[in-house]
Amino acid sequence: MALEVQVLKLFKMKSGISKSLNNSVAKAFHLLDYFNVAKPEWGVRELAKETGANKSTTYRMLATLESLGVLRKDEISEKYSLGLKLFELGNRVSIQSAFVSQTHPVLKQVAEEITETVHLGILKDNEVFMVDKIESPKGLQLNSVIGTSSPAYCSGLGKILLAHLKQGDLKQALESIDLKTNTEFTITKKTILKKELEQIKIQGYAIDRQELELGLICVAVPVYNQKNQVIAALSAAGPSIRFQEEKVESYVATLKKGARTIQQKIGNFKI
Amino acid sequence: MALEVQVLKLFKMKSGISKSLNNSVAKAFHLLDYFNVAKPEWGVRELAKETGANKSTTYRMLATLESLGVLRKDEISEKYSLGLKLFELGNRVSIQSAFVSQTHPVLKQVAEEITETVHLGILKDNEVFMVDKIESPKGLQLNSVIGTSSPAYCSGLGKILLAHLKQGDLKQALESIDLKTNTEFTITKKTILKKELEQIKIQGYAIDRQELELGLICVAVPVYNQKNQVIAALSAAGPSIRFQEEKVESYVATLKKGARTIQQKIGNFKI
DNA sequence: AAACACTGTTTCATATATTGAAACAATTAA
DNA sequence: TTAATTGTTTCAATATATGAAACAGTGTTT
Repeated sequence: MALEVQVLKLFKMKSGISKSLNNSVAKAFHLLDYFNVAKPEWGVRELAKETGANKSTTYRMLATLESLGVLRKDEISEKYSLGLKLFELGNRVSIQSAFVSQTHPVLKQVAEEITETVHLGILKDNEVFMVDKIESPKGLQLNSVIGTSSPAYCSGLGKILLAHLKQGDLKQALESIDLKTNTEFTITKKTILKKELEQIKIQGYAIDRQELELGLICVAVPVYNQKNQVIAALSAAGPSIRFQEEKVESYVATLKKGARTIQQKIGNFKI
Repeated sequence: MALEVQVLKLFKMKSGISKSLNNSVAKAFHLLDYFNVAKPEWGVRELAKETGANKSTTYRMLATLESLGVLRKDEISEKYSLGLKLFELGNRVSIQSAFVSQTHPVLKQVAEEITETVHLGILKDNEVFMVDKIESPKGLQLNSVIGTSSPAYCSGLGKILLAHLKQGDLKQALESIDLKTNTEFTITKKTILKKELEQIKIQGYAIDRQELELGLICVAVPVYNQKNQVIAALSAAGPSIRFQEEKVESYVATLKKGARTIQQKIGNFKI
């Protein structure tokens, strides 16, 4: 029995995978992971060296993937890169459902710990698009609806997402935003909003204190992918009556833990 | 030797594949092809029945792909669908990362100006491969799907791309094409198609007048890179009821403006 | 011109992984 | 209860993947 095989079996045992998984398929996708932005092209021998696999094996795997259109081979350099088949398959993925299926259990966990309503949102056309929601177990329900958008400047989710935009994108977003007054606490001046966003980016979380709706407070943190790009935001929201200033720290900690769990699950996913 | 294996070997021989390809990997990607827009979710037994494979084999393949994140399993229905891993890999393909991410905003701009559905396509194996699409804001949706291929001889995109092939490549392409009748307007004679392609190359744009589908008209222009190689085509498509002959000029102008913007953005990129 | 260093590719005995019928487990419907 | 679904596991039979070595190119250096 080759060493590699022993290691694989050991890995399977340790990770609790008792199922008999298809080795070749796992190897194929493991190989595809080496084709990234940093190094999108590989030759047979260099890839074999990098992965530690035999060059015959690597050659046949690459040839197989090429014949399927999963990889393509540059005719001149004879190097391989990711092919149109993956583009095709990638376009078929329903990201909404694929993403939520990963994040939903995390939201549930966070909601149980915080015992308030938890939201997951992304920025879409400079508004907050609600991707998923777990209702507070305490009963008091919010009127937020999955699949709808709402203004970004007056919610915790929105502010943390705006705060992490690239400078140019933020400038563009601020220009297109109309700061309507929702409550006496709503931020209605762009200079003030700008300063608050800077502060939010530094402190790593955002609080909405009744800026959208009287009596509603929410705390939000960013969700990163494994490239450390902010791709979503996670928040806990509840009635201001229940809200205690000294709890903010613990809310943020729980939310950040959830955000990290999501980060581990989703890889390099980007909306 | 099982029958299935004999058939596979026969297939390999007939298609001129002498190389020893990895069976399991080929089967895995063959399986993934069953997850399409028409049927995005599959259970173990129904997929086994559809593919003609054994249900144990199918089960293990699906479980393997799920453990890799290539598929995801709905917890309630226990059915499988395409997962985030494929989305991630699809986004790493150079056509996505180096091309579509650049061209998408241009398509959006063109679609807003023309207020019809806009497509971006390339030539792949003598067919039109749909790279990107912006739906018409007018609502009437076309059944085109990103990541799929369709015949080149009966679409605006295809005709403009064929027209700009090198003579030798065009000759080869025309030989391999089968001019099937889709509508009463479809070009079915190669001599006529040849003449039309010459005309199209001279005038700089192509029109498909209900050649693929009754009631569907589209106008297409070539997209050049900075080496002045035609690398893609840009089109506007809509119902023939809305189509006015005198608008062609303005459509072509807007499309060409978009094509030039893309040219500036992408440098010497080649598909 | 010969030797070298670097590619990708093929061979073949052998070790390994995949296969499928059957049995099992767990739900749901009649 | 019976019947008809579903997903899952088992194990011997068998097809398949493996890797060292040889081969076949290409371009570079001696």
